[in-house]
Amino acid sequence: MERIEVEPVLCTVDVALMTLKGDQLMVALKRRDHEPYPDVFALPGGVVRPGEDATLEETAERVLQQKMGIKSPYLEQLITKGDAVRDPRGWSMSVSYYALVPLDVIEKTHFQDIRLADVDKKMILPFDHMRIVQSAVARLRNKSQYSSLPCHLAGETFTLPQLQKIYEAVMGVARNKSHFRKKIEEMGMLEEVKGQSTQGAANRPAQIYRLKKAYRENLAMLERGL
Amino acid sequence: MERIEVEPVLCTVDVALMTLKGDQLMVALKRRDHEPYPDVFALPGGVVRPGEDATLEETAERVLQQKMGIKSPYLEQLITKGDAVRDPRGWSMSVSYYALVPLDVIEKTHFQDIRLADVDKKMILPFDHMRIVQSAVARLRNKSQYSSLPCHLAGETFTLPQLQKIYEAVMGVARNKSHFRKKIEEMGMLEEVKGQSTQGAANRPAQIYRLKKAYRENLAMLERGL
DNA sequence: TTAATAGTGTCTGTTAGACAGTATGGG
DNA sequence: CCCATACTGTCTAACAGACACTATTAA
Repeated sequence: MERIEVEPVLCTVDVALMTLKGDQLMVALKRRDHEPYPDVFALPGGVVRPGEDATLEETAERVLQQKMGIKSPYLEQLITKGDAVRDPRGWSMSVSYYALVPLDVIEKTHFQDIRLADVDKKMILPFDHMRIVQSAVARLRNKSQYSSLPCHLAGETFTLPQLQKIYEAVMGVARNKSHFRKKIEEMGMLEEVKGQSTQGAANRPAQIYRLKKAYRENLAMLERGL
Repeated sequence: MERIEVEPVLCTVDVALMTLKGDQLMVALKRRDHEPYPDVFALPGGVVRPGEDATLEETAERVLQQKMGIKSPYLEQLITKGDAVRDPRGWSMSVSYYALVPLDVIEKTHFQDIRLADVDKKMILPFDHMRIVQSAVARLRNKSQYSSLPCHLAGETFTLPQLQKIYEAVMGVARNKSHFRKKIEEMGMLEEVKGQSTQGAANRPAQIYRLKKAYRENLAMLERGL
């Protein structure tokens, strides 16, 4: 450990991990295991470790992994806040990220003290985590209008009706079916999973799709929105 | 000065100050006056001073003021990068901002060693400043499609033909005149400066407008783009 | 066959944009 | 008068979205 002579700035990373439960957007919270705010549910966060993390993104990935045992294919930086009051320990900077995963990724983890909170219901969170959640939701809803972002809330394969329900749940408004399909086609991010179809239901089976490889970690964009 | 025992992270802020010179988008560079890269032209930047800056935004404002003598009404955070290699002094974080001002604000400053560089021409910049410039230009061009952002490149008052030329210069494509005016009207961010008009030219004078107070530091948005 | 949902097509109102026409200044 | 540029209106093509029609499965 090196000693440096600077005014101290605490550098932390916080992650808003979101998922869809039914048609409700949820954010994953973790019970804190140390000061400040021990035992309080909060966004998973941690201090940047220069010796361990090659980049800030790696800090965010390590936080998700160590606090929740989750690896998210999609992780995007939100905003950085820094001031003297947001952390009781003193002047601090928080670089916030958001991530999207299908519900089962969160349900499968064996990590304890994790819970999901409805982003549209009131909750009390420590630090400025409430503002981060609101930013994450706003960013997600906005980008959903013109990108493939909500696909990361679906599983590896899905049908177009399922995908439309996901878009509608995220944005909170119904979309026109044929128009929605034209727009998805226009983005060109999906490939058919040939031969397969949903089965067992008393109706016509749906074609199954998955994201093309090029769009697993990048977004497809529309010139004009949905 | 307090001594702390943490692995050191150097926290810095860099600002991409942009303006229009004719129809060319320029970024303001300042000759560095200390290590590393002394005498090299770079984005104005500085280290966060917890004792002096109440927030990160204040650091950005202080940097613009102290390096260039400029105060910008519009200042927006771009992105934060942190890794072990971008600064030769070690693991560092750079929070980047971009700002927009009319050309005369930069020309009026008496600060030395400032120059404007065409953002579309090749330039060599230290650290990862080239990436920051590219992000700033991309963000500006993108937001120009659906917001009042380019208004901050105009002076306090301007005519609609002038404003259209600014939008076209920023985005690099011509816009339809009557449609452009409908969209500007739709944003509702302008108010007429009554009685005044451009004069002296051998043609019909144009109505002069200015930004409504509510939009001097905030953006007006369009549901659909221009 | 019916019920249920998938997928496609048709039609209509709205919007983007080309272009022309009118307005208003100076010379 | 003419010229130049500001401003407005008209027309067309493209698009968003409502709605209905066809397709395909299980029972």
